[in-house]
Amino acid sequence: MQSKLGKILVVDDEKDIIQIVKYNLELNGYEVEIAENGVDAISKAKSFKPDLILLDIMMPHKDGIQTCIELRANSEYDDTLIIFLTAKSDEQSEIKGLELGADDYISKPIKPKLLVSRIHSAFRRLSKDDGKIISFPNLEINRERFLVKHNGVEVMLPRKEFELFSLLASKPGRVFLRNEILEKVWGSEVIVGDRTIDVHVRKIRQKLNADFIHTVKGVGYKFEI
Amino acid sequence: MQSKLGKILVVDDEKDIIQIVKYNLELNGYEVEIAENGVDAISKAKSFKPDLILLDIMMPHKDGIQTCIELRANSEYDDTLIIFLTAKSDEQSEIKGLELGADDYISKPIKPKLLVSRIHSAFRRLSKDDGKIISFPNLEINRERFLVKHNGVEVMLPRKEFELFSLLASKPGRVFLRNEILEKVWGSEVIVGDRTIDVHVRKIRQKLNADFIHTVKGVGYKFEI
DNA sequence: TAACGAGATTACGAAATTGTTAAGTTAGCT
DNA sequence: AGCTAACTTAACAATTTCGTAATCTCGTTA
Repeated sequence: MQSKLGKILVVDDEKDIIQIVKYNLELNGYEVEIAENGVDAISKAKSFKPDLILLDIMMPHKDGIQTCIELRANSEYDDTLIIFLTAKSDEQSEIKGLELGADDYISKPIKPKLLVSRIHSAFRRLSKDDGKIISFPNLEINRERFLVKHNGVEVMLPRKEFELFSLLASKPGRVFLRNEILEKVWGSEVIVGDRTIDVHVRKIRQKLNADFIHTVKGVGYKFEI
Repeated sequence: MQSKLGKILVVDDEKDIIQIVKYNLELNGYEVEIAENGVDAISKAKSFKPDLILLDIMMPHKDGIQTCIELRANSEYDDTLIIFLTAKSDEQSEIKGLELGADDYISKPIKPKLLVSRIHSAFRRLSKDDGKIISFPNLEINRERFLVKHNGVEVMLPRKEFELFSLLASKPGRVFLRNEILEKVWGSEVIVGDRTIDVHVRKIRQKLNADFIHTVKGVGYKFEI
């Protein structure tokens, strides 16, 4: 028997769905744990430490959105993938879900092959992510060289700016809360004022003279090309 | 029994082939581990730390090409040889494979003697290649003689300076953190003051009178021509 | 429309980091 | 012991980066 490819926590209130999903994932070499609602999910996540959480949106006892918010607020799950699983083909919630830090979105009814392939590729993305280089069509962020190359021009950013920028760029489209940014770039002990992040963001925008960083009022910032 | 010549990870989805290859390699003094697909290969590579990976191209669960790409993306395997093993006599894939960082290419059906001799010579190349000389257009660093030749002029650097310089030059462009430098040049036990590295850097810059070493404030130093 | 909330800008001083020089230290040689 | 080269350290200068306060801007709300 091959070693497990990864641990997945499946959260859904419908037992039929759980069974189908669990069966297919296990068949493909994943280790699966289940939870029936958000409250349960959070507690199982704590003990099971999954690499990926498949999260239904509509559930009693804390819905998927809320659960996602709470998970993402805890830096312990920074490296945990979250994929929403939902019957709503509602685009609103898709956007909302992804902005909240989910990594993908799969609609019901579930097609096993599709499910497995999406999960495979999510894992692939994750494992690639320790990569030293984040690249986009006209932008490349090289963590090894501490260099940003924009339209062929190399730009040197000072440490904080670089860290902030590469944090945001590490998950394009995902909104980072101001707290989260402070936590990751400045660390939990350091306390800096309210405007500090803004000022750094401004300097980055200025130096790259482009708007890769988008403001989400009242929430935080996100990177998007 | 002689000591092992080297560790080889054999990756193929056909068990017959694995058996033939494994048998022949072990007969010739190599230590062999096996994997049946790309995913498995990557995980085995991590734990087994092979010197050479024999990689089949066509496999389920991540093909050889993809596996090679992922391995080569990780600098941990910079010194690992990769040899493709495939039934395709297709030249396209040969070129593609070699471009991706593979070191050789062996076609099926496998002839044991040929296989072993190709592997022997791959190892021979590797052992030669732990190169004592790092060279650039107008700069040559000879690790064997502790000599740096810049624009034809030989410069003798004292030990620490030489080690520091050749460490940085071993990965041009890559930023070495101050910690990293201390760890590798001075060792983990020795504790030296804050300015020690700077002073050495200064002396190197002075003696070569050129700016191969660039400062990345708040981070470290990097070598760049 | 005035008041308000959130972010954007700016400029500036404090803090952190590196550069430079010169003066110790140490180890090996003669 | 005396000498020398290699290393370290100390002290201070030079730079760069960072954080903050003060002031704007803009959209929203009462």
